[in-house]
Amino acid sequence: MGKNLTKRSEDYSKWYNELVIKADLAENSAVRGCMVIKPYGYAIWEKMQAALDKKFKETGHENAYFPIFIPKSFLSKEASHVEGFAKECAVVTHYRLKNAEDGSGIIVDENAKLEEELIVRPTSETIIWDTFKKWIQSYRDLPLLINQWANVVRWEMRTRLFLRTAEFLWQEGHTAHATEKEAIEEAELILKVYADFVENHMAVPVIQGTKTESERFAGAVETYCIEALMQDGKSLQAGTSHFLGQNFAKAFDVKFANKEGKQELVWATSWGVSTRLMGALVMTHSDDNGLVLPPKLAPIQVVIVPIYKGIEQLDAIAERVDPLVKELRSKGISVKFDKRDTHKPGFKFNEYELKGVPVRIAIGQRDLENNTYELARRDTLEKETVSADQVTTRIEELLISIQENIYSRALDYREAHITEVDSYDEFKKVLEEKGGFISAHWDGSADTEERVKDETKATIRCIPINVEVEEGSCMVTGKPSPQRVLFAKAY
RNA sequence: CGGGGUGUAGCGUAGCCCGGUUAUCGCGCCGCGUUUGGGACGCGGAGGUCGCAGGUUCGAAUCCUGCCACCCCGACCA
Repeated sequence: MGKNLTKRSEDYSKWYNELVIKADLAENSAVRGCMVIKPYGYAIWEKMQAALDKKFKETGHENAYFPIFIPKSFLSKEASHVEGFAKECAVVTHYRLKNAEDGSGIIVDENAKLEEELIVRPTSETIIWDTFKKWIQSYRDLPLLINQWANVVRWEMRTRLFLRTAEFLWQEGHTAHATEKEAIEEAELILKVYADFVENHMAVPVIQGTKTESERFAGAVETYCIEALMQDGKSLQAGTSHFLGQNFAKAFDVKFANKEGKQELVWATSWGVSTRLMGALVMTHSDDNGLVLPPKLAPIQVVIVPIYKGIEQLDAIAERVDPLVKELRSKGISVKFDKRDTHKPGFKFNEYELKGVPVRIAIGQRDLENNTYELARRDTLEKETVSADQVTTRIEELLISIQENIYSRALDYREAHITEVDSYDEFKKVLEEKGGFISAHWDGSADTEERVKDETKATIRCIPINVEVEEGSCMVTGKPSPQRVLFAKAY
């Protein structure tokens, strides 16, 4: 492992190697930037899914599944939506292959050309709204609160593991409401759900806010977002929740009969988080020894490494450890007892540190004699020796403590990297020398935003909500500004 | 698509400028033995279209031409 990984974003991939690898599809130059998620990485995603899914259901949402293929014509129904996505879609033109007559291999069967081309979904708004039209007739059918777990494909010009892969896994929620107020409340509710999940499960602090018009989702009236600060001072959009107004209802002609029997257009939201969150997890907590996983999402929460000479000693250790494993598991703690005799303890210590396992138990002759265990916590790398009768309690404490500690560590880092500036010169200086979020006044115009982006590469990450607002004047133009906004360089 | 860079074993690389036995080294892998409280050691072994094609030459990983792929920077990006 190289040193100072935390300061060098280009080396993040070394952490990722425990979780994913880049898909080797080089034969086809077009299919780049796909990733293979390894079992250990996928286990984290499954835990994230489970926690989010529970929250969605608790807030009245239901899961459904819609097709991966979308007729091209669907996509052109919402003008601004297609404007935002059309350029990055994979298109299916044929449905069959055949053997080439000259024996050169498999080729596309020209006779199998599709009447209408299909788009591999970059997001599912269009096909879902086409369906919603059939499901919604009366105010009694509302609200319609649907979520889908799926994969989507976006043919990005440049990809990056986790943060911008060509294919990624996500959940996308799509809801329809009778009133504008209710739809806005839904979008805001989901933002809270996301913030709660990211902060309490992932231990990643986020800033909640709204996007400026230029950063808004294609087709949205308002985009709410959570932004997280990575260790290299760049901001990552961790999740978005959109209030779509009646744009999709209009485009897909989705109306309902209200209590007076009159036809009205429905109000909509959509929202999603993706495997990009795993990137946020890695880039927020990891250190030079490898991953640091929050206990709530770690596939292995406790690993037991035996230190022994000969099979007799291993047997004696196993006899001690087996009841402990059972006890921990009965408390819902995931434990791995690594009995492999092909690797030495030192190798295993490093291996599990690389994997970010929160708590490590080491047990050898010394501990057998003293009736103790050696515990090591991944976040601080501190070791302690505890007696056997206290070990379970201590492990439970450690898991809670690690979860809290890595959150507060990340929060401290972020708070130390939010800088208020009042002049454009100061802004450029802080951006260059310190990075992180810069809180500054902005006149609200897209021109000013664009100018700052062109000159500094920093964008407005969000207009924070739930904060005290302070009036001032734009750092660039001096025009009045209703509140400070957060700028940063972003992924 | 513009600018820069790189392709040598599963991974990471030396060699290329200045052509010359059997292509270097480390990790990993296989076998045997000794080891095991922080990435073990010894001995033995397997593994290569030097990105692809063509050319120059007695001789090419090395020089020339063309092509391909990948990486970085831009353009693009809920």
